[in-house]
Amino acid sequence: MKDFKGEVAKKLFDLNIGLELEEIMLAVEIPTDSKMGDYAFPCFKLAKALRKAPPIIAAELAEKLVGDSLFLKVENVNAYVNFFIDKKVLLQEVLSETLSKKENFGKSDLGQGKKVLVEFSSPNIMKPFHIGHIRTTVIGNSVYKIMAALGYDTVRINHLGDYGTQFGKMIVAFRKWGSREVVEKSPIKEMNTLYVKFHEEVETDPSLDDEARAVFKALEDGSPEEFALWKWFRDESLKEFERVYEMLDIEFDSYAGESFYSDKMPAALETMISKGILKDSEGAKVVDLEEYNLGTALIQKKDGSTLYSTRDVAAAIYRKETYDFYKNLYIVGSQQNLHFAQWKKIVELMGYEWANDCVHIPFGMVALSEGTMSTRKGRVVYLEDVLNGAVEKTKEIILEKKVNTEAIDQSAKEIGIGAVIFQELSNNMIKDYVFDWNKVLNFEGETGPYVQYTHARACSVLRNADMALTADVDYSFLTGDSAYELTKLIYAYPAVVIEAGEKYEPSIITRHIVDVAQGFNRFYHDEHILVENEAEKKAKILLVYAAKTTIANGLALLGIHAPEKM
RNA sequence: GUUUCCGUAGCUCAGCAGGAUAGAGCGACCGCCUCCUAAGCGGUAGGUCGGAGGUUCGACUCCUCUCGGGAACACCA
Repeated sequence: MKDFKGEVAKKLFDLNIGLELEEIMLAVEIPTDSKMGDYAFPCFKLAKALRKAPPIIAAELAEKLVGDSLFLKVENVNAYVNFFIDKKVLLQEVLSETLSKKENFGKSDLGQGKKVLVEFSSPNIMKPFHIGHIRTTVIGNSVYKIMAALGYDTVRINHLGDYGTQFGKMIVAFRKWGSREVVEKSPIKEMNTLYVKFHEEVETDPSLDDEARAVFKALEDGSPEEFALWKWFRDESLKEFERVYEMLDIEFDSYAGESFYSDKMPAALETMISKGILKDSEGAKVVDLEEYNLGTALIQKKDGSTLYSTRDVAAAIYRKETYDFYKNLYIVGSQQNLHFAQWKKIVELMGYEWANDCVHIPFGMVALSEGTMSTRKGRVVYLEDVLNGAVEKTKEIILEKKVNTEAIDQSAKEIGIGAVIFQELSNNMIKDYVFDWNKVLNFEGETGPYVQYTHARACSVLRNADMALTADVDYSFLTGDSAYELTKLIYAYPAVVIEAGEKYEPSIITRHIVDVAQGFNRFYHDEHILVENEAEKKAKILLVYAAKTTIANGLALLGIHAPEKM
């Protein structure tokens, strides 16, 4: 597809205005008001060198470019040169491209031959999946899809929280108060109950904590009884998580969690020692990072057992050796900013120059209106309940509207769960937010169902058109405002995917497909599509197809289905 | 206390590596289904972009300070 901005920049560059092509590229912008043109070039920066007032420069440049075949019109307004691309050229470029690329429209091969690891979801396997876990899970899945669309080789890693002192606690609690039957019946619920019980009991009996630490040490040292129990807890929990992942349609390539790295830590510790960064402190081993303003990182406890920082270091090394990654991404909450900063610095101090290819992608917290979520205090909203709630609500709406009721279960699932995912991926991920049922169950406006509805609407038009698609149409039928604006939004889509990939920010795509949906609905409202005139109809359904395809492709990158009917 | 993130309309948020009169959605009010799906479309009301300085031809955007809120800060993950 033609790079119109690039072409504009090149034309300006050829006029020898004293700026490098790159500088011009950065300066060329899209006017706030489309009545000002498709692209604009502000001339303020040229004033000094040319010793002329910016508006005069703009006028002169505009005059030189008038008549160029790429443009319908070039004019100056104050200090700006405004470019109006020949609408038919742009329409043809964009619409023929979408028709030939189809589901590949927006994909590229930027990342060809490069491997990107995406670590996400990574639940603690004894704790229920609550609404707080949805972020890493859904964002991670989308980041993975975006990277894959950009041509990178991807590996999805679920770094399960399946190790640590907590398992010592779990084993102690299970031996004291638990039973196999209850755990098997409802694993996570029971484990959580036992875990909570442990914390209650430890209030009156602090020795339980020491006991738990000792048990974890035994586990880490390879004691068979502890290992068997631990393995069993892990297997039972995983079964439950699989259920949620299936609802969300999410898969992983690796479930190598913390435990996987237990035997890889001694080597990492050795390297730290040989680099002289590991120090003794109060009986424990630490890396002093004060000079980098990162405090002190605890690497090994005084009883010799390890912490998750240690495991993360060992994991990074293992991943570099195994995958030789180009980027190693961690979709983990912003609460862990310090931990990741320390960890990265340690990897760097260990002499690994690839430390900079490890990127922590933080996101904000989810809270409830009553306060931060706390499983122990019963202040928690389970993810499964949210998903089921959204599906139920969708069913009610479908029954109320009496549309497409034959496939109600499938539709309700796609729309309800899509609504939850979409909501999650709507905002900049760094922002904290408060979970609100009303918001999740609102299906109007900038929501997943709105975008899906628009897609279904477009599909319906195409069905009713009953006409083969071709790019060989008379584009002059599509020069109306709403048709042209919609086309420009479609044109921007591939660049939006690239930007989302560079910034690891799925919401950029979410926002854009909302814009495309709005653009389509406006066009749908302003113009009658299935008109008598065959030539006009042929052109219009091509645009409908392009909009539909863009929306579907965008939704796919978010991990959301695009129903053909709803 | 230190570090860090956030602070834009009543509410939830966009705002492209500073640029032309700050944009959506929800909520409120008013319109639009004899016409391709009204989960839709249009209109009205609503903002000194937390505050103060600074850099710049130009600042919501960059810098400094400040106020408010969240988070992290050694034997948990």
